[in-house]
Amino acid sequence: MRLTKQRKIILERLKQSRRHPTAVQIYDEVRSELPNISLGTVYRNLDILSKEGIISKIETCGDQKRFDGTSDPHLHIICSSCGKVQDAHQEPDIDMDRLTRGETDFKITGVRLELLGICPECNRENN
Amino acid sequence: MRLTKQRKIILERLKQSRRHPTAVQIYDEVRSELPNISLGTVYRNLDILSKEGIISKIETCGDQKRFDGTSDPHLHIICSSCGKVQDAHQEPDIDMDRLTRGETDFKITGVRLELLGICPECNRENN
DNA sequence: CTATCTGCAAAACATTTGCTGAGCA
DNA sequence: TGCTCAGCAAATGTTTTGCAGATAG
Repeated sequence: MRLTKQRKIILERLKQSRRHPTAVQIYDEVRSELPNISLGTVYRNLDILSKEGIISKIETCGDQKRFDGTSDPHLHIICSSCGKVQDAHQEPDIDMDRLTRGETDFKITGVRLELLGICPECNRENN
Repeated sequence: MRLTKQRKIILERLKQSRRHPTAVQIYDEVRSELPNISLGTVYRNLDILSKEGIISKIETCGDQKRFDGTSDPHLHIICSSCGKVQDAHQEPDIDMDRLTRGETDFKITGVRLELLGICPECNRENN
């Protein structure tokens, strides 16, 4: 994998970000430094970087995928109203043994767990 | 809410199905009975029925949304390889109290939990 | 040098929407 | 009969892809 200018800047920006941005948000960010970068390049690089395990695609159920500058798994909280994603403070603690007991046909490889909620901003707006 | 022919058949088919179909799969199913139904109608009805709480949109992270003929929450297993969705045997058992401790800014409303795995068919193919 | 990568544009795909005419209640 | 709904097609939004030229190693 080559370290191109584009790839380097995408990675830098994503690592700096705490907001778990979408591809388009990253694209907008990066364009301030590389005005001619194309959205296709951003998508391609996010895909490669996550396949390499350097970043991760967040398994969120919204319409747009979101990305995380780290690849270590941790719990996310998602705002049901605006889609914002935030890291949670607690570690999940799941009894996988109990949960997978009885699932004899599937080969279980993991769980997907995330908290749902309303973020402070949306909470304020709706009141 | 009116009970049109289209809505009735979509609901019937979905209730009979155990495969948690996508909108297009439902569309294909229903067309055997109503050849002129449009995909837009299927989407509109699935949306209305799930807003009414009669069915549910499954919160899966694939590209296509999937639907469930029941609205009571239960655990799903998802095949990471082909996207198939199946009901799990066990009930999740999460210590929400512990998990939400420290999340003071978000108003937590729920969790999203699903098992990931490889289904028997994909398991066979990849070996 | 050359295999990988970029920018661009078009394609692909899921989903939504505007409109007009049809049909449930 | 009136209001909701269906069918159709076009629009939307996200992501992928083909291609020809650029560039990292």
